[in-house]
Amino acid sequence: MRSHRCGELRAEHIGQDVELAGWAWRQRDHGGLVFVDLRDSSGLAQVVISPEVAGDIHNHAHAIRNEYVLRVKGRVRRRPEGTANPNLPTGEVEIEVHRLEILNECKTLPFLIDEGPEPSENLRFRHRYLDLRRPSVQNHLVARNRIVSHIRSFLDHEGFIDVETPVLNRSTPEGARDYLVPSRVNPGSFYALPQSPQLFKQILMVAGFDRYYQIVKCFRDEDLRADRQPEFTQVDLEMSFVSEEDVMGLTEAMIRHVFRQLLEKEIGEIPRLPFRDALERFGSDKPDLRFGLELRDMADLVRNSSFKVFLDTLGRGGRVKAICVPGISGYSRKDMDVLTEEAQGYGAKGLAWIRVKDTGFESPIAKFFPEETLKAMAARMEATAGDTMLFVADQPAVVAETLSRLRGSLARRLGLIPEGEYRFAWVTEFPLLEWDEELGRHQAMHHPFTAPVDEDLERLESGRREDLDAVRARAYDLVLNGFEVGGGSIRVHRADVQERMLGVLRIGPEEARDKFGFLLEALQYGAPPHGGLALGLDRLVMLMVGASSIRDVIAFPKTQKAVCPLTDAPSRVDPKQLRELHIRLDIPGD
RNA sequence: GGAGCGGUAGUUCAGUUGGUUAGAACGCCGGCCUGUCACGCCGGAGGUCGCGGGUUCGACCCCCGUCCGCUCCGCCA
Repeated sequence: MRSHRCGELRAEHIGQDVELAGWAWRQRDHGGLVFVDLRDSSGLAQVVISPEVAGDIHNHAHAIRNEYVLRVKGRVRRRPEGTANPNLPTGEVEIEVHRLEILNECKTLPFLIDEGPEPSENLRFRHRYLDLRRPSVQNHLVARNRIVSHIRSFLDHEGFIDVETPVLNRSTPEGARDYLVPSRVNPGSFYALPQSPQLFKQILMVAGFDRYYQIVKCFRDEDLRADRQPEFTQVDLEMSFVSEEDVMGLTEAMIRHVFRQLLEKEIGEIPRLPFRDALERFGSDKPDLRFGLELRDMADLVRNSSFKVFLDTLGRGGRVKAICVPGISGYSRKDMDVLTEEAQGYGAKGLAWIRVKDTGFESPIAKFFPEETLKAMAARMEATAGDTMLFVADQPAVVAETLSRLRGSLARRLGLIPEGEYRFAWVTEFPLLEWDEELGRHQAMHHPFTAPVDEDLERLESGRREDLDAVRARAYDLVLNGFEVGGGSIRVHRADVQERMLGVLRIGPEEARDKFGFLLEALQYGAPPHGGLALGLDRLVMLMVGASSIRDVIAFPKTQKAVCPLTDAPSRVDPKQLRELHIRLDIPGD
């Protein structure tokens, strides 16, 4: 149908007869001359239809509308002196049309396929086939493909084997809510879609595959966010006879490879940040390291004051921490009130502040502190004239949450975040377990198959709550610009430790045997030490292309209500289908 | 489940203390135009102001409810 692609035509093609096909991106109809920018996936080419060359074609040319599908035959020629378009790769040439064929017409568009202001996401996704015609959107998927292909070639080269695992699985306890699929041939029984291929990849290690990977869809029936939707893609990998260092080292090499290939960026050594430090310094286990504004503990200095709010908080086991924000000492009292409201929105009871000026300190609470304490505070925060120190006093979790979010929102507002920068970190030494107030027991922070640090094994045995709280996991998260883009661990490879772990989670021997007896059994047949990691591909791609939502890098995304606007999934089904599955609906108010 | 913001022409948005006929830009339709490239010029059509109820002489505007979208909390081993 075509001899060339629109975007590839250059001066070297001048004089050649070519055939092109594509969409009418824009028409400039002068009554006499008609210009059409013809677009295909490679780019744009200007075709010119003039009455002298072909009178009858010229009449048809007036009928061309936006997004008509055209095929043209003609000769490439240099554009006349002074009419070249330096903004187009094909701008030196144009095609003098000898034959024009309208392959298909196009209804009036629901929105402009342009790079101007975007229509609502809902409309874009309902007509995703039009939205995806925009080069900028298409480029996201092109980039995604490149990233995947670099990851594959890297892992293939490293000796990893891609093995497919089942999509119809057993439902397992713990973790996110499962998507369930009823089994017709087993009435009353359900499959669960995988939250990740976790158990299968461990089984593959027992089977001796040594190095496994898969780029695979995972499903979690939880509420959506800008960086979360119910089906998402993981780069899942697992290795045998490895330590944390091996998995992190390999992942780093892979990340380095992908960034070099796609963005021509060098990712240096990725720093390690123990969980505890991350929480202390940034108030978050996925800190954005592109800017400072670190949290500092002020408890010892605050004790030397008469400020009751702080003292009481410390007395109740709370904490007093602060961040130092540069250049906002000019904020008015009203501005500070707005900031305080923001902090309260994050859970804090209030926000205390001290302005640092050439002339001294300004603050409603300054009077409670001796001058040398104020100076010591400023020194600890490395605050200089023009800065403002923001204090939060509360229970530890509230202090961390509030200051972490304040830190992020102020950095964004003040333009402290450098564009185009990628700051990775490994967050390590996570707690193995987390106390769940509601359930009255511990939960696995990562998942129940994560190995404890060897030295902490005794504490796991003890079973006392404080001991269990202190057990560290051999787990690691990969964090990029404030997003968790990956996580993994060294797994339990001994059946006795695994059983102990399940015991701590109050999963009795019977339930354990029922829910994942197959894994416990497999671990008894010479399971090698092993570990691995999963990368969130959608998030990684989102960050690499500079998108602000994973929906921008997913071809057919779902809305916040987990609906696909294109197909209107999910939908009601025919009662016959339900009868076959022995399912009766019981919907309140239906 | 909760909080915030939004829903007005095909699209992106504006809309006066509640007051006659709800506007702009782009798009669309018609006409003119032989060097444009966001072509230009002239003319035109196009509105259930998300939906339902209430207050009022009168509602895009105020109140209540509801639906949808986005962001966040909860949730996300």
